[in-house]
Amino acid sequence: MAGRPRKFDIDTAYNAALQLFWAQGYEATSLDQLVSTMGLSKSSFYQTFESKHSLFQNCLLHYGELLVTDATKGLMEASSPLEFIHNVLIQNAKEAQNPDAKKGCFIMNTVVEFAQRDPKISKIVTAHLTAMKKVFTQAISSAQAHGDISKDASPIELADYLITTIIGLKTQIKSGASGSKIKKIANITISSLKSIA
Amino acid sequence: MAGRPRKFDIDTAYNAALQLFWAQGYEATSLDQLVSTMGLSKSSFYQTFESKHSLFQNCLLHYGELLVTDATKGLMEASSPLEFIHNVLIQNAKEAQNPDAKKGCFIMNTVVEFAQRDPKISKIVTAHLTAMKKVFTQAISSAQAHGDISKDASPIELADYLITTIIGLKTQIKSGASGSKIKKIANITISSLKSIA
DNA sequence: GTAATATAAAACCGATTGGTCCTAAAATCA
DNA sequence: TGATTTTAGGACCAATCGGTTTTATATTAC
Repeated sequence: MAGRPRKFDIDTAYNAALQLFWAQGYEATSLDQLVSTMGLSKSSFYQTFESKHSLFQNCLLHYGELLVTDATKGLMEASSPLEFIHNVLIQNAKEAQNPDAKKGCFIMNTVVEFAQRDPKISKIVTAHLTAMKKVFTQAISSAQAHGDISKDASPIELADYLITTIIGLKTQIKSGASGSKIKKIANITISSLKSIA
Repeated sequence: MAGRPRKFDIDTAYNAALQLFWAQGYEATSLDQLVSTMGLSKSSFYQTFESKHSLFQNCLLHYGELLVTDATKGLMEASSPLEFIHNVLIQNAKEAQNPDAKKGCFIMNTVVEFAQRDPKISKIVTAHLTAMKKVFTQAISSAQAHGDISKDASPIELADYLITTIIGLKTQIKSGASGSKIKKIANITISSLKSIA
């Protein structure tokens, strides 16, 4: 089990790849660009990460898990379930102001690029969408119990609605929408949840 | 001005290219696939359409113009401005049921693939987004004058909100969401517009 | 019929793609 | 130190990319 230790940090390399794929997509990111940004050689790349496609899958997996973990934690730590939803929406306004963060949602970017073309990727995407919907459904149910949202509306349907607007927001950010514009849309969404029948 | 007449129909070829680009994006659509689907030879392709990139631009341009024209006509012909908004939203539910129509929004697909990488394409995209926003702002203003939406809310902000949810809906459709799910989200969006402060 | 013109098919092009392999250097363990 | 192991660099690969050119055929106007 001896041998020369690797010169690059594997987690750092993973993260660099994720950022690239996230910003540019799969096809538009070349192997040369990957290895140069990740700071390793082509041979080390293939020895460590198997292939471009496999690396992409793992990045997507890791991103999605992080997303769900963060959301779950955010829901637990927020002062109220509605406050959590508010935080998630307003967070987008901050993203819109940071040029490095205007990459949209990696999951949905991947949907646009790969939908119905790559079963493996589709499976990962669907799993993450389902997991995120669970968190938001929980958040809305709690907000209803907390008295912030009408109990007459279906939590599942409201979660779908909420996720839809978040997807729209992320895409708007990627298209260059300003932070103030995103903030206004986010606020409208919040008040719509509060005033729903 | 004599010469052998072309064997393919130029509009049909254009439309076939649009459908391909719309469904698969730019990079994922190869020249071989294009010429085979469009029903012409490579040499005819370059003689008629100049280049892949130029064809893509023209497809995007044509799609965007059609979008704006249809929306403008839809607004004029609807029994009320709110009815028009309702129609646009519900139309998505029908798209979700037709496998050939689950391609998302060509404009926003292009944003995801090309954002900040191709100035020419970005310019086209921005122009179409602006034009569509104009139509929806007009629709909301009219709906306010018509008494269907509160006059307290800004038409421009509501238009941004509405466009955001439509973008989200189209992406959800591309990700495989069912027609009934889309319909429910559309209905929530409508009632949110009606009950906004 | 002939000249002119515009077509379509296919050979061809350099560049780039993702991926493999060979070689040498570097680090560990004994 | 020497044997072993695993790295990194770069030559190398076939396939595909978008695009050009050549050649031959079909059609028109005269």
